[in-house]
Amino acid sequence: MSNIREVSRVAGVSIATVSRAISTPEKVSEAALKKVYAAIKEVGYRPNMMARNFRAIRAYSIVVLVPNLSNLFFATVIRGIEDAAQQKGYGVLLGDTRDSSSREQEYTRLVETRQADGILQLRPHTPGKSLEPHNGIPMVSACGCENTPYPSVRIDNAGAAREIVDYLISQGHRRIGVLAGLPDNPHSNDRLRGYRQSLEATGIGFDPDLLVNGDFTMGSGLMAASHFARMKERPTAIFSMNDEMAIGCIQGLKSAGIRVPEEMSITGFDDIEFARYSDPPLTTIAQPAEELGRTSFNTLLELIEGKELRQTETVLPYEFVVRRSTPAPPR
Amino acid sequence: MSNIREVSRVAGVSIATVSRAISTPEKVSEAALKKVYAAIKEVGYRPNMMARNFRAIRAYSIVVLVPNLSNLFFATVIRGIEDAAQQKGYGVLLGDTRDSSSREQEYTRLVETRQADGILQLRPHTPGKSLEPHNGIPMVSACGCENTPYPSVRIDNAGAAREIVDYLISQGHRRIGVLAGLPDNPHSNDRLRGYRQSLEATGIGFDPDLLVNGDFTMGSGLMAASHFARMKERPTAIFSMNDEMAIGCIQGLKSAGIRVPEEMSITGFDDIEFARYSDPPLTTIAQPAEELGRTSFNTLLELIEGKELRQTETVLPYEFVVRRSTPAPPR
DNA sequence: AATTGATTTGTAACCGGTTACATTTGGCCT
DNA sequence: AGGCCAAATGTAACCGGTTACAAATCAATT
Repeated sequence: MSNIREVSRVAGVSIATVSRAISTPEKVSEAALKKVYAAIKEVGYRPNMMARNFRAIRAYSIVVLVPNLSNLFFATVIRGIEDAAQQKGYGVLLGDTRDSSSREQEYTRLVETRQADGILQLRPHTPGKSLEPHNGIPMVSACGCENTPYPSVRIDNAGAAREIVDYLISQGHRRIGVLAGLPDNPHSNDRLRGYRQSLEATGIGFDPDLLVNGDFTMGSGLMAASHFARMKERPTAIFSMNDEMAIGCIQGLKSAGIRVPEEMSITGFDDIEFARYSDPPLTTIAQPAEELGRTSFNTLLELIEGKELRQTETVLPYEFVVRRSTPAPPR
Repeated sequence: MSNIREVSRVAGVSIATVSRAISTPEKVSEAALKKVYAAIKEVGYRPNMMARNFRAIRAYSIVVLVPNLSNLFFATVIRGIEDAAQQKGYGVLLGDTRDSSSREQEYTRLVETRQADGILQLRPHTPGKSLEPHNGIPMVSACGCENTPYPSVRIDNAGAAREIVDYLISQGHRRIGVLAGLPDNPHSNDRLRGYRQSLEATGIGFDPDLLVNGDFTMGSGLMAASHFARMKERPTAIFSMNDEMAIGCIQGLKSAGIRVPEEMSITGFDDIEFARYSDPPLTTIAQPAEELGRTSFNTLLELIEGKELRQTETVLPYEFVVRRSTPAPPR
């Protein structure tokens, strides 16, 4: 394997000149540059980045902690992260934690041992349960929630939920079920707050019987459907806290003989691609997933480079998308 | 930041002893071990892996080239890769190429510059167009096709396609459309061969009018649907080469007023999670996605470690899953 | 007590770059 | 020609580990 010394030997200059020819060519004479470039070509030299990074005390890579890579929303956020990272010359190390905090711990070690410069956390922050940045490890929450104790990028989850429920009410719905995440999930809590705000503002009020907890998977949506289907006083609409659960729920409702959306409206959250292709296509909240990824990477980069953050919380705009899953209630 | 020299100073031993205490404790006396461990704790020492890897001339990470991370099948393969990699102490660097070969080239540089030890390629190999391993760069195809000129892990795509079409024929279908990938896509070609083999073996024969090319996205499935819907002599079943296109196609057919599956059977390929939740749920081929990922990582690791490969091509079993999208044709 | 071999420990070179500092080269002016 | 300053170049230290080799220590044996 060729190294800088071999290049210097072939070119007949010192290693310092070779190094400068590569990183600061303006400090090297024309003649030397020519010799160096020719030698690089001749020996097929490729600089050893491990050596360079080691010297620079910078790994030029970050870790992204994702609870589940098969979740399309997360996958899309990661695309954004990756896009921004590549532009800045950073690598993205994947940390699929499978919702295990011991795995999260494992990946944190990559930063402590200098294999990565910072962490992007895709799991929203749960006080007391989640990893917090320690020892000055740069860390940013990429699709965060309210009250995250470190820099985060997010949308206004409560506001989006309110907008959805407001819309359902404006369509004439009065009994609106909610398919939430697990009770300690922060996204779930933020969105639940929006749901309650909307109901309370219009005087309908919150009815705990209409709340079902899932876990953001299609399977849990399916289970929730049978609960809703069996209720004596069934809702006419369901606000699901993500698209996957909504899709699972639709299937469950249909197989219970309930027509969707005629007898039951349903909304999602995230606007994954499948939301457009479900039957019926979902009314949902389009999160700027790639943008969340890009912005959070850039925020992390500022942290890594030791800059002062202008703001510790960035709230990006979402979009409310109306499709065919939310007509007026029957009769 | 504490380093090994500081630990050695605090422990009152040499740096060599500290290094040995960490990597080969059996070569160090009890007394020294105790002193070293105490010192490590005292100064909060974490070894600098960049330095270690640099010395070892091993990055302990690999790059995975994925055409599109938002493709659920790929995402699942990557989960398998990541799982196996973590067990072996390797990091996984993400290379979302967005189907651009210049980006692929970019990521290959990571290996040439020693930031990674090898490449896992998720895009199947197209002769003349695809990256081939050069300069002895370790590379494995993780969900390969036939005739890949470097080690690959795959399923029997042609056989799986044959099995699907055989099943449709056994259900009584005679006109079976095929929703393929782009003409130069190797998966598409392998599966098309199976489709033709099945039709020819049963004497039905191949009818080019029944072939529509898509690009494995739901959008292209939607477009294909309008083509099938407008045909004067419409097929009674469609073999789609992945689940996404099938799901898009179903939506297109329905909105053209064709009942699915009563008037039109449809099958998918891959068995992504959504296949179970589409309406109707898809008959499809379950690829062992995570296993493809794990096996290909382990193969790559052997290559990296310079072992002789026992086999250059590994074919894993698939599973044929019958769901409700493929009843007998009408009448 | 001296000899021997095994075990433990320390010194220093090395991996491949970057860069501070010293030295050489070169152009320009008097 | 000599002096001066800027530009170009070279030498060597450094980043933080690992490890070959030499040296020191120790236990066992004569």
